[in-house]
Amino acid sequence: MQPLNIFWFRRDLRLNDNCGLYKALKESEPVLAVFIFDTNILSQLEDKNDGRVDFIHSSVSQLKTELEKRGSSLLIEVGKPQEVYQKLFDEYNIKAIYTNHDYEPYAQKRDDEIKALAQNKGAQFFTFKDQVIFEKDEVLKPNGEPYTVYTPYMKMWKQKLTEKGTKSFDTTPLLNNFFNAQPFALPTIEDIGFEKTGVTIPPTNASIDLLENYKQTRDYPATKGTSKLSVHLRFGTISIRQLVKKALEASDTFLNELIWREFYMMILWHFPHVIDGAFKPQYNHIQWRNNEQEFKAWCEGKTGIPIVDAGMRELNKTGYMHNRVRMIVASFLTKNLLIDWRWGEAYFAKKLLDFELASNNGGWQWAAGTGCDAAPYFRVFNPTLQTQKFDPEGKYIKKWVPELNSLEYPQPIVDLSSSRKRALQVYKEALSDEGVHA
DNA sequence: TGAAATGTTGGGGCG
DNA sequence: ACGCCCCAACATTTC
Repeated sequence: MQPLNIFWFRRDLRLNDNCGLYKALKESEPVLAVFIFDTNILSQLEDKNDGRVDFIHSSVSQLKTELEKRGSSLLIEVGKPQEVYQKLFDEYNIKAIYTNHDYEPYAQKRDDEIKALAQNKGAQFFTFKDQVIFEKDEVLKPNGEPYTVYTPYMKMWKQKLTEKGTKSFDTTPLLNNFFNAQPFALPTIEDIGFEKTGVTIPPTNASIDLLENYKQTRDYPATKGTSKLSVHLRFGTISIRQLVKKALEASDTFLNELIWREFYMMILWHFPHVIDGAFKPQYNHIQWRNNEQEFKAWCEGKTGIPIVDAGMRELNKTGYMHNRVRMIVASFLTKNLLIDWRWGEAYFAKKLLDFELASNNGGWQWAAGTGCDAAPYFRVFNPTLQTQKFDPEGKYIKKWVPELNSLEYPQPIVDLSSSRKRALQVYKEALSDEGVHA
């Protein structure tokens, strides 16, 4: 049987500028490209109408077409990676598996298992840095400890990038050393237990052009000011190196957003307790009210606070929410409603197309004031003032809450002023008595 | 990447 | 002309 190497696509659904793929193609063995719909992950998704699965499915289908133009194909499997590889080792003469680093706890465990399996079969398992510029241990304080404050991290990150230069970001031509194969079957989205959602994905080129004015326009949810590139970054349909090159030319503010992403990935790695608790443990004593009905109203965009409802409806309808509005709805949930930030985090995890564990967790802890380098707890957003500042003509609100001026629109579920005072009180108590009443 | 409460200043109305 | 008061505008402090 002809020896070959596998390249395993996961969060890097592109041929161009894909580090692990390029490494694999340089070897003498031909490369068989593989994608697995991982049922360990898919079975966790309650809603079978999930835009992310749809997005992955169409990206994978596109990859397959591109590979078929090159006389190869993409082998698409559905199942648990462990079992899939067990089968592939029986079917093919696999010398090595190439893939890109994946950092989240589940991914680490999965890759450890596959590596062990490969070694068991006398094959090798190689992984490469691809989805970030600097990994968890590449930007550290001079004493070798991880940063816990963004600004000094960001400065060091930029310094490291200057030292490194961006020459290494230039892409080389894709070698055509793919395994010669007839087209493999493409499972339909129904085959993997999901539905078509009609998800719309913003084109990357138009988004990149917006970066010129990013700083001026990004805070105004009614204008096309944000990049909407997050979903492409999430699934690797765009390369971080290309994006950083663009950011260096076009917008330092946007570059800072990319650095926030790596900051939170670094935090998650070094401080895994943030996954289910506050970064600062004293904030684990907050007496959340956790009113189920108020939570439901928040989820559905029926709080009676127009900017909050607009944001939640945008999320529910499109799988996306403008970043300024994410901060507003998060402040409202955690402070005005005193609902546990983890509830909001979990809801975003279900709904956001661009959901990324580290950034979502970091963002929620920032808003709740529980995180590293978070907003201080007494910083409570006033939705009315935020609307005056960032949606003064009410365009964004009208788009998502058309019944605003009719009788159908509900009264606010809380009074903004008194709920703000209540939040200050509850947070203060949690921090002063360390939760002795808990 | 906040907002409210409190403090300070200075112009103008007015006796 | 002068002092007093009011209050808007701005600054600082507090949460």
